[in-house]
Amino acid sequence: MNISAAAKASGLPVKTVRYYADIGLVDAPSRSEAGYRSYDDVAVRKLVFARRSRAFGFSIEECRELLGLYQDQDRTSSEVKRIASKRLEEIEVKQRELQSLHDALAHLVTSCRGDHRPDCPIIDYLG
Amino acid sequence: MNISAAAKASGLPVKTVRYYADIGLVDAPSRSEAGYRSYDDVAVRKLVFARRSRAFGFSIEECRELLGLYQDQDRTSSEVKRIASKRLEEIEVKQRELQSLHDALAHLVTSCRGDHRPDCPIIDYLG
DNA sequence: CCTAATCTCTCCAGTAACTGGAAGGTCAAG
DNA sequence: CTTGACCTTCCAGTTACTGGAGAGATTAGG
Repeated sequence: MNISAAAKASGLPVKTVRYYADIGLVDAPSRSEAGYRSYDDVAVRKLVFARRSRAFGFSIEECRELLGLYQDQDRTSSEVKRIASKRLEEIEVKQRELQSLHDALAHLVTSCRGDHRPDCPIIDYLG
Repeated sequence: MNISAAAKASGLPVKTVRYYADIGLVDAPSRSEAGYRSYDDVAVRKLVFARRSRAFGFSIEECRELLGLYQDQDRTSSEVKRIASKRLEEIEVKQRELQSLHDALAHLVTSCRGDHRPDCPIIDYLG
């Protein structure tokens, strides 16, 4: 499988597939005689794993850790759960931050008339 | 006012104060004979404005736009409201994304036993 | 007045995770 | 044989700073 097929199969952009091998997130693929990267199903499965993990907001380093656990037959589920729980907490923190941001901005937006006149509570608040 | 006093007064790190002038977000301050940057209250107020706008998640470019409106006596409140509403929508999109992410990950985390055994629904899902 | 500590300056590099583009080699179809 | 799609490497840019080096300025204490 050439890189574009692997990209399609994994759901990642070609550039990203190359990048993930460059930084060692996944193994460097073997090469054809002409130097083309060659992917097999196992490699694609790891790319899919990386994509899904990233979609959950895990950082590259966390993906690296998760991929390590993915490939480790002896890992315990508690190791995985620890990482996922940490990420879940981060999400919850972010949600609270976003909520208060939302409320404050929504308040300003609704209190601004948004007409042709210059007086504006949004600007007043920021300044 | 030297830069550290302006930083303290505005609530921004010294590095950031310098940075904001470097990129032209705020005016370049005048200099002392020795080349030290010198800030007045007006400059500090703009720095505060920038800090608050950033805290609302406005990008530097949006801050630039907002600061322009802040300094423009003739702007209408509708111009400001348009930018703020756009940002508010972005926040709401992000909130929804985060919510579904949260729900999916929370589901996985609760369904994972987190014990010493290797079978783990989180890994199963990602792989 | 000297010295040590604290500020300040500029410039360079690094962060996270890609993304875009240039210059050039390869492959399959017609 | 040529065209077009694909592949390669390498370099640069993105966002919004942040850290640090090396050097000059200022201030407080003795």
